[in-house]
Amino acid sequence: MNVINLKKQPDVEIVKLAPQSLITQIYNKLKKSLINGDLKPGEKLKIDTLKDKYDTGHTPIREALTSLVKDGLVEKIEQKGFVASNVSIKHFNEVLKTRVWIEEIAIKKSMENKEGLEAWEENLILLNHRLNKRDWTEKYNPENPDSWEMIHKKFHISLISRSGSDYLTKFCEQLYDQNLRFRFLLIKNKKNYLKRNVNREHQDILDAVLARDAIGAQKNLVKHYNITGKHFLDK
Amino acid sequence: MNVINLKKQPDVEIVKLAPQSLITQIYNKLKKSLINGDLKPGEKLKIDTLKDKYDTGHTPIREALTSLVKDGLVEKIEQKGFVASNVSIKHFNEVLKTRVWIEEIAIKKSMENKEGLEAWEENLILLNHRLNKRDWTEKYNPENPDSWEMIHKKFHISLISRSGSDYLTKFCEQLYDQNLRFRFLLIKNKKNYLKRNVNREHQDILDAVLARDAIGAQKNLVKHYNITGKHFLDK
DNA sequence: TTTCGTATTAAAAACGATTTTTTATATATA
DNA sequence: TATATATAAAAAATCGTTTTTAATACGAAA
Repeated sequence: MNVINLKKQPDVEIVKLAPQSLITQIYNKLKKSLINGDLKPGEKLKIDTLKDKYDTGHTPIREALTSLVKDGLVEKIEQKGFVASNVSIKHFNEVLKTRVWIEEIAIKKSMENKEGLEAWEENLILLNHRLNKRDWTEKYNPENPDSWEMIHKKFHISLISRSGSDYLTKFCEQLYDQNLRFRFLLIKNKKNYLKRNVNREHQDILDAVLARDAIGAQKNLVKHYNITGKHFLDK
Repeated sequence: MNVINLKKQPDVEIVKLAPQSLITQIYNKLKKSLINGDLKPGEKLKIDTLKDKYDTGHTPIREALTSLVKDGLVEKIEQKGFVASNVSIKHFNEVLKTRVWIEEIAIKKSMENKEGLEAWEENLILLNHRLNKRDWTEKYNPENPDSWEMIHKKFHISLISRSGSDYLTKFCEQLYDQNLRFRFLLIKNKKNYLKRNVNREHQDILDAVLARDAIGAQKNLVKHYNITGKHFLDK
């Protein structure tokens, strides 16, 4: 009997949203601005300026910047302050090859992991479906978990998240964000880029996953990443 | 003619040592204490207590802790403060397998990278020689770059640092430190552990590297890591 | 004209006392 | 027993100030 359980359900589901510290809020805002280019690569990030801009004290600013340094989005120069990390094709290529090396392993291990395999597959089907339904050219807005970019991230992180190593997953997430930034800042020929058939690419990865074909999944995932890479070459 | 250059050389080489901010100093001190166990896993890291202990304000303490969170040595619980990360065999195994996956690639790529290959090999020979000459049971002291533990770290990081991805190298470094902490905190039967022939293990890795045998180098590196792993099993 | 030292300025780094907010606890009430 | 409520403790953050460091400008000497 689940009468008791039903009784306990409140009329409106009260989601106790985790209280976010100012630090976290500002971390997220700065991260967004760094990724979408509102804060330009190489730009000086003065504590005082940011303090005024976000209307806080120096504590949250300094701490958010410190976190972002470890994410590789900000550089700290001892006694000289913080600067938005520079971007270059060279850096992009480094991220690209690192992702290929690591995610090849991670997707393989994720598929070999039998625990909750079916639920994982089903979730990937759902995420892919949602991606197909959305416009992938929409504006980047990390606050909206239902946006294309956020579902895209979920899809890719989910693909590699069952390796059995949370360290690896976190590292992939960092590289994902780096790559996203490069995508926004370095791709000049947007028109050409948008001709790309991303839905097909995702479908190919998913199909191989569902066929339990690890080699195929690796191949299609790498192909997906390399297609992005090609768009960094042309002006 | 290099007379001019010679003239410019001062009698005593003045090494302009990078002025370290208090943040960096305290970061290093806290890191050391977390790795060697002076700060126990699970221990509450109160800002006020640490402030008094290190005789500073809250700024350097909070920032150092924020960095250590990203290193995985400290956990931050929103609105509840900082705690020294917990350790467990499970965590160790996660780090172990992650290192194996990643360093297998990294050492292979390092060996394939022809640029400065010979200088790299020579440096590894030197580092290995120094390791042989030192007592590997000596106390952990990261302030001394000439100590066994520090040379050991240099040897291992050097082995994998030529992959062409600084992101990868940094990740390996983080995992190295995690592993070091586990080694200090989780290995109970030290007597048994010390019977291990580390010098032989390093020599085997080095020999394969010098023979330009990538497969052998991978095999011996993994073997080295797995031997450490075995010592986490017995009480 | 170049080089070097010095003064000035600006910003980073850090302090410390204080306020606000949140969590943990202890106590009392239904 | 469960649920409020009051209290205490600590985290989070503010803000004005001080110390330290780096960047710049300027002028004197080689």
